[in-house]
Parts: sequence; structure tokens; C-alpha cells
Amino acid sequence: MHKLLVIVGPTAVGKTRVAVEVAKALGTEIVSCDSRQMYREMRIGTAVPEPEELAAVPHHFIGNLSIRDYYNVSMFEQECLQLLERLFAKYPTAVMTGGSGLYADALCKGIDDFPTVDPEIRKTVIRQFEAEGIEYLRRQLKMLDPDHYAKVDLRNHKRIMKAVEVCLQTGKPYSSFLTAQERKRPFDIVKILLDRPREELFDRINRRTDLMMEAGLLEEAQSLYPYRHLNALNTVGYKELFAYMDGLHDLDTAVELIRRNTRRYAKRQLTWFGRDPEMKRMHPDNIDELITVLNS
RNA sequence: GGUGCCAUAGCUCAGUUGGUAGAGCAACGGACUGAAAAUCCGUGUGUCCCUAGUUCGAUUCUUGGUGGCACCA
Repeated sequence: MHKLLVIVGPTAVGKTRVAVEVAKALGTEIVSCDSRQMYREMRIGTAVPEPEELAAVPHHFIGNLSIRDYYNVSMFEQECLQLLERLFAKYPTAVMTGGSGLYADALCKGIDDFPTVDPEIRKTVIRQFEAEGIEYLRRQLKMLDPDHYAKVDLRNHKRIMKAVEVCLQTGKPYSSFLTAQERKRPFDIVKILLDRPREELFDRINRRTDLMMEAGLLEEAQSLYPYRHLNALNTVGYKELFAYMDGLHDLDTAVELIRRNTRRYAKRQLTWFGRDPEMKRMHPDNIDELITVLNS
């Protein structure tokens, strides 16, 4: 049976280094599950692997999209499965790494299928939300899909909008597409959650933020300023600098906000990954232990 | 050395006419099915500097310390 080694963890914990080391040791390739490193225009702020790392091991889903491309988890799931099929024809083991929990789960467990929503319908729903507020969306959802209405977080406008969009698109309740069933994959999956003491992680986040600024994050953000309303750029490291460029605060404040928002992002990642009982937690400095787990 | 002011949450501070305390920021916890580095929800975490008094009761008043700041020498 082929084996997929999934290495996840909070941002800045040191996933890239571990993944590259392990992939080199196994003589295989790396599949990224990072929803932002896919955009080729966002290199510095998303901490893509160094050129030497990319040269040492073939990487997939790094810089494969433009910020103007539409993309979603389901597309990732499909493309990733196809890619793995090709990789497993060459190698017994593949390595997946990245920090997007939803993406990693979509690949490992599958994600329910429903039709892509027409951009016009989506625009309409967004316009309704902006004009009428969340209460209007709630009433719509209650009518279109009472089951989901009962379960969904009614204060989270994105969740409600998504459900309403699908209802309008298909004429069927959004919840009718949800199976709550994990898909079986034709390969074994070993999940590793890299983690460090909080203080260590925060030190690394702070240091990495400084390194990004030295590497030209501000210039990168400036070049992307015209595209700041695209979803891809609703990203830590960019949105704070856009706010600075808009004169909302000074540069030092922007950098401090990047640090803070990165910390909060890391926390959310830990919450997501931590609840998966299949995760084996380990420290990134302990690659030997990882190799042991792999061989067992 | 003298005088004055200050000492309360991780930080900056408010407050208690004596009944063990609260804001902002930071932090902490959680949710998550095609926007996910997104989005949403929840939580004060405290020897009120120390000591001895007065008092039923002191973080608050008084004594003496300690530390910081300012001014005078």
C-alpha cells in the first residue's frame, strides 16, 4: 500500500525544513496544502520554500496559480488526488505539507460535492448581504433550508451566504449535499502535527516577520496594491500593509499587526489540527522520531 | 542627603467616600464542508509593592520600609 505522509502545523513552526529533509531521505516529492503559497505573486509574504529547497525536492501546488484565478478546496482535492496517483506510480511514499487545515482534510477525508455557484448568483447574494444585512440572509436560509438553518452559526455571514448560494444555484437545500461521510483513500495516511512551546513559536513568528520585511515584503505588497480586493490578498502580511498604504496606521504598527495576526492564525491552526485524533504530535527538531514513526 | 509625587492584570492606566477591583491593547479557549492565512463565537488571567497599626472588615486611612520619577541641595 502506498503511503502519504502528511506534515502539518502552525505557521512558522518549521514545516518546510522537515518536509524537505524527509522527502530527500525518502527520495520522493512534496505536495503543498497551503491555500496561499499557490499564488505566484505572493512569494515573500507566504514564506514559500527557498529556491534551494525547491531545487532539492520537486514541489507541487507552489506558485501554480495567479491571484486572479478562482480556486477552491474541491478543486484542490481533485487535482491533488490526480497528482498523487501519478506520484505513487513512481514512489511508494509521498509527502504532503502545509498549514491549510481544510485543504489537508479535503484530501485526507474528502469533501462533499456540490455544483459550482454561478458568479452572478454569488454577486447577488453578496449585494443582498451588503444592502439588507445578515438578518435578511437568515430569513432566506430558514425558508430554503430549515435543517441547515438549525445547525449553522447564524452569526457567521460567510457560512450563511455559502448555503444560500448553493440553494439558489441548485434549487435544493444546501444540507441535502452534505453526507458527513469520510471518503476512503487508496493509500495509507500518516499524520504528523509539528508543534513547539508557544514561546518558541511566537519567537519564530516575530523573527520571520522581520525577515520578510528585510526581504522586501513592503515592495511586494505595493506591487499588489491594485489587486487588494481579491480574495487571495485577504491574507496576513498583505492586508496590514495595504492598511498602512491607505494611511490607516504607520509602518511600525502595520508590522506589529502582522505579528499579532500571524500569532492568532497559528492559534486557529492549532485548534483545527489538534482535534484530529489521528495526529501524532512532535517537535520539528526531532526528525529522527519522525523517521522512526514512518518505518513502523 | 531633603522634599514632593507614584506603585493595581502581561502592558498603559482607571477605581474603590473602608465591604478583596475594571477598561483598552496584549493574551487565552473554541467552532469550522468550494472565500479557510478566510469567517465566526467565548473568557479577566490579580499577594491592588512589603510591613506594622486603626477597624467587624484595609487594595483604599495611618506608621515604617523598598523601588521608580521629579525638584532642591
